[in-house]
Amino acid sequence: MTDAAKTRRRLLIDLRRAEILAAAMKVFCRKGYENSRMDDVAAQAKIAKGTLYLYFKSKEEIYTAAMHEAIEQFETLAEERLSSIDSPQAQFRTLVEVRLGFWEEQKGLYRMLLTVGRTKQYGRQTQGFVRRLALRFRTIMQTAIERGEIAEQPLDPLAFALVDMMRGVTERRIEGVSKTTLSEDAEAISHIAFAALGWKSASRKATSR
Amino acid sequence: MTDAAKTRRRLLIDLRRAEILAAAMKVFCRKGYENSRMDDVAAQAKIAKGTLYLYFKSKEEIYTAAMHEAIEQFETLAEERLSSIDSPQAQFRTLVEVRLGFWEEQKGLYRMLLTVGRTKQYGRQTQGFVRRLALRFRTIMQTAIERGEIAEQPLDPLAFALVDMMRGVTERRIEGVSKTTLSEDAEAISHIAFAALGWKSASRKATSR
Amino acid sequence: MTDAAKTRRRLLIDLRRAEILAAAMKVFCRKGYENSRMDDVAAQAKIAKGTLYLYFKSKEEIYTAAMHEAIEQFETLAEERLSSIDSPQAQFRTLVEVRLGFWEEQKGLYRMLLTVGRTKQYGRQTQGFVRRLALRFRTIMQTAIERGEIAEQPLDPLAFALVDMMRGVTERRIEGVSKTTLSEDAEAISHIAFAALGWKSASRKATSR
Amino acid sequence: MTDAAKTRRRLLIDLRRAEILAAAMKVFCRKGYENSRMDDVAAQAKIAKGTLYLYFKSKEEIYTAAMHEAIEQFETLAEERLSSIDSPQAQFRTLVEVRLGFWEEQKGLYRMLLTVGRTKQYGRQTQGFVRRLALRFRTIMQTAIERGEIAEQPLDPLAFALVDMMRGVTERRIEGVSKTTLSEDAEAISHIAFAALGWKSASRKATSR
DNA sequence: TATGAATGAGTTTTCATTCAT
DNA sequence: AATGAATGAAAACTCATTCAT
Repeated sequence: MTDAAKTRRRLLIDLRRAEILAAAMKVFCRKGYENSRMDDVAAQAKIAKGTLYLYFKSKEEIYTAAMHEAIEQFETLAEERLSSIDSPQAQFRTLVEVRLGFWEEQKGLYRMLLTVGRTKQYGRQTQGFVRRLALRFRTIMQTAIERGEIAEQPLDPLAFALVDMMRGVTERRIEGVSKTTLSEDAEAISHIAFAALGWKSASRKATSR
Repeated sequence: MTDAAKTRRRLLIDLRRAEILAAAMKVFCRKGYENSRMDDVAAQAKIAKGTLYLYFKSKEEIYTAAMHEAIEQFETLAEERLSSIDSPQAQFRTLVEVRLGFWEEQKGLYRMLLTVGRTKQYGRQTQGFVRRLALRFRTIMQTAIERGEIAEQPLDPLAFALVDMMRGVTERRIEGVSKTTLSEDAEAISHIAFAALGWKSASRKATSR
Repeated sequence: MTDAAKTRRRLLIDLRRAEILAAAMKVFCRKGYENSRMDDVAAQAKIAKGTLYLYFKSKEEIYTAAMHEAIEQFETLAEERLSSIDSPQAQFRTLVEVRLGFWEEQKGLYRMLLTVGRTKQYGRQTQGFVRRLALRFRTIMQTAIERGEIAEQPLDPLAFALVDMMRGVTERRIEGVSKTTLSEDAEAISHIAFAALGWKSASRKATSR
Repeated sequence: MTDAAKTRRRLLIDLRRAEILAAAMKVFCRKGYENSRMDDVAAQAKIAKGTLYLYFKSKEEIYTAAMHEAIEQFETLAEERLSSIDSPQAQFRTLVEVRLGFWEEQKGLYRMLLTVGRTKQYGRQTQGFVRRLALRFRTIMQTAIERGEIAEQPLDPLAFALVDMMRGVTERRIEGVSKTTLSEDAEAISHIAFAALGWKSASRKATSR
């Protein structure tokens, strides 16, 4: 086989995998992981059940890959959005919003994550995601310290607390319990964080003048 | 049957139920609800599988009962601890500590809750628990407002944020990720909340002098 | 133990057995054999489940004994009724009526018999019952032949046919399908038999004049 | 998929269903419905247990399908045989023979029918079968009345009695109790019916000369 | 003798995975 | 490569029977 052919094949395989993943996510989101059947996934992907196994070793692998994909999407999106922003505080606010907004759109996926995400086997993946997000917040806050916008202080507890608060908000939004807008939620979380950091809010400054 | 005999029987039944519940919780915690077999539970309780069904109608009922039991225990404990405290701030801190401490001791149970707690069917139970805890915090903060310790302000977002933060901390402690002491974690959470509320911490005042 | 004591005990045991049998029959009739639980039987008999096993070896034995009892009751009743009748034709008619009437009152029992009665294990009992009843009819017809009321002819086919017809009628009555009176049914069956035998019906003779 | 392929698949499915049905009937007949295990059926059909469920939703559905199949077969066969006969009396005799002969070949199936056929759920199916057969006899007799071969008279009791007699004969043949030939049994039943109807038997007329 | 709590073999059904075509 | 029919391990729950008290 020529190199070109190899490449072509590789692309086709990736394409198929992506299609399957998309289908699987739809199904998992609608029914939850445990209640999704491989038949459902195959039907959604419009291929035969057996074909699934040509592209993924197992149901679990599909789940893992789907999560991986989603997380990567999120992280790419976040970096994109942050890259054009200079002010740490704006970055902070943006990251909160991106985080809330992303799962808002992927409600189903998030619900799935809740269902399965905490079994030992899947834990690492989720944990890693949480950790990276917390670190991202820490980096932003660190910058603020370096720029003298806020005082030197322990950042980790708050970084994790942020992730926790966002998760809570997301869940309540998904459950349909929340009556607030997404933006209000983002504001509330940021407000708490800024207060804890002693970070004078630019917007507040703006309005106070 | 005499009344005494009836009472005795009732006690024996309760005892058995408690034993089974304890065994079930051990197993559920070790393996997660979905991955626990009724055989496992029976083996752990050192009784025959069929006996389980003399005391509980189904696997699900065991889970529900276990959760109910744990939540009730927690809420009783919390009220007990709070009842002897007058200062809202101290109550606040205590509630945080009780909450963190309780699940620290019930790690396994909590892990189980994480595994199943978010399926539709079980959602209400957990949701109710979260809501009640948030309300309890709000009540405390409300008192502080009434006493003029803090300014009038929206309390709900923070109340829920608190529950979220505590959940996050608990999970990280359970995962073994956390390197901080429970008291430090409680302090950190309280600190964030107090800052957000503009509530001058009594202990800080003390140290600042 | 004295002989008197032994006798007394024996009587007590028989009494208990009868009580249990009565209870079992009630339950079996209501729910069918397969769907009756030993718990139900015990509850109906107002004794503990374990006690059942002091008087009967198994559920099956209870069933067998119950059937035996019912059959014996029927056969005793039939002989009683026939004994005071001289005319073969009247005996014939009476036997048909007793047969239809008996199961009419024991509908439930009969329904039970239908449910289980034809499994290999229980077959003999039922078969014996059917056979004895057929023979009884044959005996009556034989007498009629001897008395010259009807011609010599093969009797067995009709004897069995009679039992079959009565069974069918009984079943239709039990199913609630039948709209005729029991007496009409008895008459219809007898009519068929008499016609087949060339037996001039006394009642018909009476009416024809 | 092409139409041809669809047809082929449909045929294969029907074939499989028929195979399974045949296997199930063998097993059910040997052991009775309640005492047959799905494992047994699968083993008999030489397929895996799970495969059964690709073709039938449940054990019950297999039973129902088997009965339906058998009844339909019988009714088709009966109509075929009757269609070429003109004389009501010959039709009558033929129907008796077909009925006896059919279950003679399907002994096992019949035994199964006896075992389960009278439970509430299955009752209708069997009842319908009995009723239709009785009606068929009535139709034949009605024709004879119209042709003036027999007098006007109530036909229903005899129609049902016929079905009952045939059932009894069938059962005795199945039990191995009967020592007569099938033809003799058919003759005996017909004789009883003809006598009851006052229907001069053509064959008798022939022999009487 | 009477009890009723305990037992555990037995049953249907599901569904991820395999494999012949 | 694609298919989808076949597989069979696994799991919750039942209930006749036993047995310690």
